[in-house]
Amino acid sequence: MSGYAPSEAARRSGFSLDTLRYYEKIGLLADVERTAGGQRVFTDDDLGWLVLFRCLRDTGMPIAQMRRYAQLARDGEHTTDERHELLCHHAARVEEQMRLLQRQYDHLREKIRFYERLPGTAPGSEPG
Amino acid sequence: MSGYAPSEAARRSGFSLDTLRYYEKIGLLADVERTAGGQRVFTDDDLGWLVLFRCLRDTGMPIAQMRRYAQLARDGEHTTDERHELLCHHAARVEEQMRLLQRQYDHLREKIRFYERLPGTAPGSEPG
DNA sequence: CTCCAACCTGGAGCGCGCTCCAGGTCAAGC
DNA sequence: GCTTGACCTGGAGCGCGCTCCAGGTTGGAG
Repeated sequence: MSGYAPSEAARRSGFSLDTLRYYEKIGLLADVERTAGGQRVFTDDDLGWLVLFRCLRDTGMPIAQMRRYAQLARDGEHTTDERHELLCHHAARVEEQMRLLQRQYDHLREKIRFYERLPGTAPGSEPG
Repeated sequence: MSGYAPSEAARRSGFSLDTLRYYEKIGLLADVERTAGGQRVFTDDDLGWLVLFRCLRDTGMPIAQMRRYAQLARDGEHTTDERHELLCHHAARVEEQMRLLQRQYDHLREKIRFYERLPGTAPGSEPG
């Protein structure tokens, strides 16, 4: 069940080995288990965190904020309000990000339509 | 009509003065006009390009690719096919980006709902 | 027991996209 | 004519998020 070698954790999470070590080094992942010889052993729990980190990273949360979130979670249950708030603020930023992306995507599509209406080559309109 | 001082161009485009200079230095903006004394004068045309650059930048196109596009446009009308293709490929990447963002946003929302269903504090499920 | 691939550490390096700086020039208003 | 703020240049520096490296250790297969 639990207990994955580094390479396996990398494969399952989609993060590189170096990134997993980096995340531990900066305190995103804490208390990763080790074998007697010092090699990492990742648990299902660690993988769960990695799934969350991927979600937050893909939505553009800076690492410093992920660190903060992870630290709050480690601090215990009395931080749930703050964690909730942190995620809500982030969600709002993501919504804004999505709106902007959609808007600019529409511009892009319009630009593309310009090329598709071309044959006959209209004048002017430099950023062709 | 045309003919904007650098600060005005910055204001209108939303790019910083340093960024405008940087864009010219790396060949995104080419042939920016100058006064006799060497100070830049931006045209409506330049501003048009800047709008496009903002669109491409906001949708995540790397600068190298914007450079390529701008160079093609300067090369003349026989490059319209290639420009069209470049934008289409980019649009496809943006669509993928939007799908990913939506998916991860949904995850995030689910996580937030977890906090909102909390009071009573369920056990387990570490990445709280 | 030996081998070798996978792993370890600390720290340097990188790619991107700016951003800042020093030291000097330009030009509009008084 | 003088002042002063906006502008110029080349080049260094930065913040982010990794990524790579050297040199050494571990541990499962044969």
